Amino acid sequence: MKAEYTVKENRDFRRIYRRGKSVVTPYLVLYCQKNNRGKTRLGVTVSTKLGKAVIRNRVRRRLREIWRLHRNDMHAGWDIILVARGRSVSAAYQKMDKAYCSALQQAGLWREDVR
RNA sequence: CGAGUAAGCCAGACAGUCGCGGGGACAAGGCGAAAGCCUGUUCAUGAGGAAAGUCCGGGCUCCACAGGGCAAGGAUAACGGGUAACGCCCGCCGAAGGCGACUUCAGGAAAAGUGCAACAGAGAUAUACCGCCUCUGCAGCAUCCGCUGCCGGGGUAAGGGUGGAAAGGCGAGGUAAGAGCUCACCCGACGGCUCGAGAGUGUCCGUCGCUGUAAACUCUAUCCGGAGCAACACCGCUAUGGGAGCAUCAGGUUGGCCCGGCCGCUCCCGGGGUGGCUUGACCGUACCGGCAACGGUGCGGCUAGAUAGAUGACUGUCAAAUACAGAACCCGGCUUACAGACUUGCUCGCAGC
RNA sequence: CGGGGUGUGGCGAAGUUUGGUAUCGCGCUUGGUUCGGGUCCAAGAGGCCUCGGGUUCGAAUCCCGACACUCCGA
Repeated sequence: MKAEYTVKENRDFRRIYRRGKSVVTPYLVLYCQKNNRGKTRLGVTVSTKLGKAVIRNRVRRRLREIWRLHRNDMHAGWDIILVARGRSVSAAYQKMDKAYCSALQQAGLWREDVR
């Protein structure tokens, strides 16, 4: 994953948690804040409470795949943080996909003009 | 055919579309003094048998030494071999379990010493409660021998019951009653002899008859300096960073103490890149040596290297795709988790020839 | 990567050093006191001491392995 599309530093995470908007769904929590770079960046949080390394890796890869496929459907220039919740371990991919799309719409990042 | 036992092996495959990591090749553009960086196309490649737990052993790196002494601590434990090394592996011995194939074992020393053994029991490393035998005295009966009871002294370890354990077992002789006190057989320990490379072994000989516990302290033998890739080295940079505290008769210097040598020390805040980083006690295969673990020689091969951390999504076929589970400096083991599929050797039982 | 700690009735703790009887407080149940409740008094129940092996005559305690929770350092 290219470094310019990722949120890396812990202080960035803490800033977005504190200042950004949040949307809660049964499978994930979405935090977002506008940055001044003109590019969309992603950060993923998967807690050790959800499982061991293999389970956490699978959840993270699915969340990143969902983000990648919908990157052109949203407004650019925002930092997105996705936090996985307990149900996302056993959830089907399509349900998580719908949850992410509805969360984008609630946050006001969905670009209606594309569709 | 059924039941069991031991060992080995695999860990979804194939096709298509989109996407990711590092690597090779290609051609063009942009930035730059240059090295090089960014963008594009294409090619092959990309987690495990345990990658896990971090329980042992090593490589590698730095620190302390390249001085000495003492003390303490930790680990291992039959024997022979393998290995870079090991607490691992192989073989073998002994003990325990199983009809058997086979499995399990921290398996040195209790006669160097200290400790502990509750309850029960008379008594727990030594004993005399009941009992058995005997002697003195007294009393009763008898008044010849003696018998019975009581107090006290002595002998005894056969019988009783307790216990995990009671001083080898059983039979005969022996005796006042008894006792390995003596004898035959059996058991165990030690020494000699036989066989074996050794631990050990035995229809052999001799001596002896000793509670258990060392995963209690301990003794004996062998081994161990410390820390870990966030180690460490280099480049750049704030330019030898800033602040606070303690001390200069002290303190520190890798962990305990003493002597010797050397040196001020501790804490907080701030910080990017490259190397280390994958060719190695490596993998495959053939032959040779060895019961085996393993070793030797020849030929062929290169098989992740990330740095907030690369494998995901969808469709189809195979009866089904579902176990445990994600490299993080690298190897050798151990331990633990685990759906299902396959192969081979051996044992026992039943049936048939 | 390295180093510790804890696990005992429903809850919180002692006992582990030096092996032998599992104890204390709160809570629970029953009875008494009261017109009734609380307080108080008396009696009682509730435990394979996280799990699996081993040593021992005997293990919460000693040894080995696992699991869960938790803390510290780089």
